Amino acid sequence: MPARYAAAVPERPPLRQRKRQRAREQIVEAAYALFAERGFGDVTVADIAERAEVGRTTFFRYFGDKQEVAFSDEQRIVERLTELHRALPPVDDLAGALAQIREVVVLLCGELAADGEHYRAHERLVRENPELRDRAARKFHLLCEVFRDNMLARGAPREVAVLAPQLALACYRAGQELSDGDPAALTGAVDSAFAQVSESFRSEVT
Amino acid sequence: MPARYAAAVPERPPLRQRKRQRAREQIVEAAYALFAERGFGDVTVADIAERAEVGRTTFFRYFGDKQEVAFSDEQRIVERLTELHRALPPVDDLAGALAQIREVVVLLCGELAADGEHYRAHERLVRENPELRDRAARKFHLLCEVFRDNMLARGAPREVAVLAPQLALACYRAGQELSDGDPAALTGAVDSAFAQVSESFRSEVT
DNA sequence: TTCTAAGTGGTACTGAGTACCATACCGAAC
DNA sequence: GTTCGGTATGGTACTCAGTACCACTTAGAA
Repeated sequence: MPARYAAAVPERPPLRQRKRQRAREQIVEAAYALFAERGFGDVTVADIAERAEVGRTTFFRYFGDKQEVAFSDEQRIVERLTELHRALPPVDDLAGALAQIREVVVLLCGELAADGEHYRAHERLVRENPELRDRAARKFHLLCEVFRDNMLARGAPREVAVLAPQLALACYRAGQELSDGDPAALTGAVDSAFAQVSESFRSEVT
Repeated sequence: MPARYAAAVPERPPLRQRKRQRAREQIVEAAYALFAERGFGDVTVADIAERAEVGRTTFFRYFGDKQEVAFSDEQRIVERLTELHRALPPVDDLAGALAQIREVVVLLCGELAADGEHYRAHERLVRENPELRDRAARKFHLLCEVFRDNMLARGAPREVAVLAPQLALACYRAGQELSDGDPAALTGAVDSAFAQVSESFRSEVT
């Protein structure tokens, strides 16, 4: 293929970038393998670097710390959720806002369950390591802030923009716990948690 | 006072225990002072130990890690909440369960606000340090588990026992965020978050 | 007074995370 | 193809959190 056509082929990022991508994957793979073998606590960053065939220094260029490697595709997920949420029309009442986030979250649960093996490994890792549970919580709260800011930008009242994402998180966590780490059961459990919230209070007669 | 009356005076714990209590307080005080001066990240455990006039080793005998010292009275709070919650009659519907936790949490918010200065310092510390935010999240989730187990032990259905505490946590966090670290506003904000949840869905006409 | 268990502080270690440096290599421009 | 600039790499050396182990002190009971 003549060189002047090269620019017309978008499906070939420069070598630099491909190498970076490759190194990243190697590190993640190495880390997950070692974590599965020995548990998070008994694996050192040096171990991971060695198996991934990179220097210890390089590990920290790709991941801010040891925990971060266990959340390798969290950023992708956040971006996906943000995008989905932004696509929906603005609302300014609590029930409506929650219904919207419900849609988005349930959709994503399905996607997560698609890569069931990875989901299972990740969940197990997080469930068994307090430090990773903490970090997972941070990720979730970051996500809440994204939803909140998105809603605020669309003129939702502050109380709603703050509360709705937190409630959604509660439903997700409950669903996650109730599904016991089974990716196939996740979507259903989460959706039913959302349903419970809406229905419980609607039918309440005081 | 003759020795044989000593046992009849309950208001005097043995010296050992008093010393322990004292050392603990010294460490907490030293830590909070240093954190306020230089920020959590720029204070080493050695610094804290030195100012508290104990050995570095001793610090770790009182607190499992550096973060823990920032949550010095968390255990007391958990015990208090547990006790309050246990005193209430069993319920097995979501709305009822949430109303119960609401009572308990709102009550405690009042108590927290009472020691306003400490609350402010603690909140600020946590808000400004991601590592402490993570740890705070862990504490909250531990608390959720306490509520959950308490409800399960009283025969509540699992979905309710799991979901209700998570929703309550959502309300608390929302209230906390909306009150902007002001202890005086905390109780009101949290209570109104709970109210929103109940009312939003009750009045919903689909 | 004596004995035991609890508490203390010191030393020495591992491992996470950072700063810095010299080297290697991609990619573009000549 | 050669050269050149910026980027990625891996190594060394450091700080600090956290742990294990030690000898020493001291509260409190016998």
